Amino acid sequence: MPRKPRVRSGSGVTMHDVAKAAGVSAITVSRVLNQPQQVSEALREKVMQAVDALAYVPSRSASTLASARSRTVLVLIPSLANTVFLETLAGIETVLDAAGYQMLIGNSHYDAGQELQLLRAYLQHRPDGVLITGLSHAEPFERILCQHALPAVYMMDLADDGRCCVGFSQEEAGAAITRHLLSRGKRRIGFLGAQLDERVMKRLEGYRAALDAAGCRDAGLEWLDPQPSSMQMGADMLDAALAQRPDCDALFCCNDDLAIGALSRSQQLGLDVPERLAIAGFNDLQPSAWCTPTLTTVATPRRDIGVHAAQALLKLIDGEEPESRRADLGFQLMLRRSS
Amino acid sequence: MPRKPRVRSGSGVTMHDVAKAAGVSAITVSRVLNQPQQVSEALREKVMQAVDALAYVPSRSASTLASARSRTVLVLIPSLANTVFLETLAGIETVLDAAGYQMLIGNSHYDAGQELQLLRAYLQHRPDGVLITGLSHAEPFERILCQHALPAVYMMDLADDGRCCVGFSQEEAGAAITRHLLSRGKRRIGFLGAQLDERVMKRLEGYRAALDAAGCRDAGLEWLDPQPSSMQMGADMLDAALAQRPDCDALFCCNDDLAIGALSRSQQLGLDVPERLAIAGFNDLQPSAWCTPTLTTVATPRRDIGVHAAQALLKLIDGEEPESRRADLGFQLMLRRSS
DNA sequence: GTTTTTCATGTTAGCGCTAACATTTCATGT
DNA sequence: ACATGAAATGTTAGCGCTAACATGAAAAAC
Repeated sequence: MPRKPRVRSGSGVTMHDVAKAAGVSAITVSRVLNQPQQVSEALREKVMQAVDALAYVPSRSASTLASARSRTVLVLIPSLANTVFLETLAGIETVLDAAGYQMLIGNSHYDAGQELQLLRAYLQHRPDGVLITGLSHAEPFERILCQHALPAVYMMDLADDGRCCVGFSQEEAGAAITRHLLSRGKRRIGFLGAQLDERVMKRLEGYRAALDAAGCRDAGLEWLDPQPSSMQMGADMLDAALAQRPDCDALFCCNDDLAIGALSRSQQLGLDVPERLAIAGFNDLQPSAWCTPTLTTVATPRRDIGVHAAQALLKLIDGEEPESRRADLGFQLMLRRSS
Repeated sequence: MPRKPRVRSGSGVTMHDVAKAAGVSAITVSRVLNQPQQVSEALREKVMQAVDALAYVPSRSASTLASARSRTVLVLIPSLANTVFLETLAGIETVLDAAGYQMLIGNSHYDAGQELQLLRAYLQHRPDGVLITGLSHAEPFERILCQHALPAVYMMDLADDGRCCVGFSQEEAGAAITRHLLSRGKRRIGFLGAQLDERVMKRLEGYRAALDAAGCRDAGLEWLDPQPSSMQMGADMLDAALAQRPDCDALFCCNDDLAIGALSRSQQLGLDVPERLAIAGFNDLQPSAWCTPTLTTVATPRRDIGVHAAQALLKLIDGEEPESRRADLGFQLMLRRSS
């Protein structure tokens, strides 16, 4: 008794069906689809006709299994709710798309443990490379990358240990915007921080360094909350800050959400911005140019970071060296009414 | 001469290696990982130890190929830059994650042709099902789904043709917010529309229906632009609208970006909102509760749509019937200062 | 005209896993 | 004691594709 045939995936048309229809061998079909220049014009055409006629869709799983290349890249980001990472994704997408790669998006929710689990889970897909947000990760993270010989590019910040990275100095950016507030004559400059991820902490370091240099650092002017940031939280933090330190004359908020919340609240309170209180944000999101008063902030090249990081990763995957293993894309102060 | 061995993917540890280390057959390892209740406690433990010791990561490709199930779902959305779809994704993610499914995200950039290409490209991964934004698609789209016997759930809107869908009536929502403006005594209510996707056009239909019912529809009060919407565009469209029709006394903007831009511009112009001009948006994004004056808008249950749609899809994949093939999750008017 | 090289195509085997069937083990009923 | 069936484990084959090698035909070199 013959055994029951297995179910087939997809519409059931395989490369062999195409080959039979075109009167060639399977490998020829494979070559027409993957290295067309290796096949003569005549056969190429015949095969393509058969592909169209049968509506053949090749199976990525079979291809990955046979070739040990998945043409897939894993992208690890901390949040899908933050425009910053979405614009980075958009940049990555354009490059990968053009190269025939697909991206797997792993959202770690700002949690190093979850990030590690994501990496493990997505390794099942045998990605050819990984794009990673941030430099510091849970313990066995780097070791796993190493074991699997996975090319990796780190995004958003700059590493000093030889890891391939594309970004800008979060610390320098934090220092720069703080110096701007100093240049406006402010001396009791506060810091509002939420989420408290790696990048926020570095901006905080930059803020501290700038104030130390100016001799007016005051630890009592830092307000930090590990919760995710939101406009509501910015408003609440402003209330708390003014209650504790009514002498505060400027605020550097670790991102624009917080800053817009604080700005909005100070408008409600009738505070004179920027005279009584200057406010600066970080990232230059769309609403920052539109709120009243318009928000001073730091524009970050997140889309370009995505593009450059993806390009560098593709080079690494192909065994080449990227143009630079440490690409500093800089940042730009956007000086507006709120300061 | 023996032929050169092939390269291996990943770290090179296979299920057979684990099986040998644990002193069992490969299929037992497979069962420990996939149907653990079928294996005795003792063996299960021995196998798990071997898995950990060797840091074994199963290959999804091999599994997909052998079982004709990819445990993967394709999600088609029109944009990654729009919070609305991201929150939908977040809802989908929670459900799929819990069920051990992974999602492939396809971004069509609001282009039906690109959407079709995405579907074709992602079919290579043999997804077990598809979550689709919107009801109308390029020609062979539905046929392809059919050919591949792909379970599909449509999101954001309600179909009348038996397709499984989760959403709310865009048309009814557009009508409801328009009736609200009418109830505020407005009679020359304009419509600002951008992007002009399917959902915007249905909101427009609802707006027209409500005005027809009240006997004050005026085709000269509709301003439509196929470009992607932005705050800038909202501001520009407000200028154009007031220049053409200074008698306009209310505006329904097809989304909050446009509305905030228009609101901001009318503040700059010193217009009295809502007395001289009432403004309403759509979606209830975060800034809408924070701009001045706060924005009247329609809150949409996008996260829940994601959750429900994913749940329904999982049922369809398992060959069961979802609770409802047409889940109406409703919407909510958020009445604020701008009206 | 013969050898060498190049190019186009084919044959074979195997990537790592799981469905289907086969076998063994052991508890249960009679 | 033995049949009966359920539970646990194993054997075999094959999912659909491509790397490696093999072959044949045409072009280039001598």
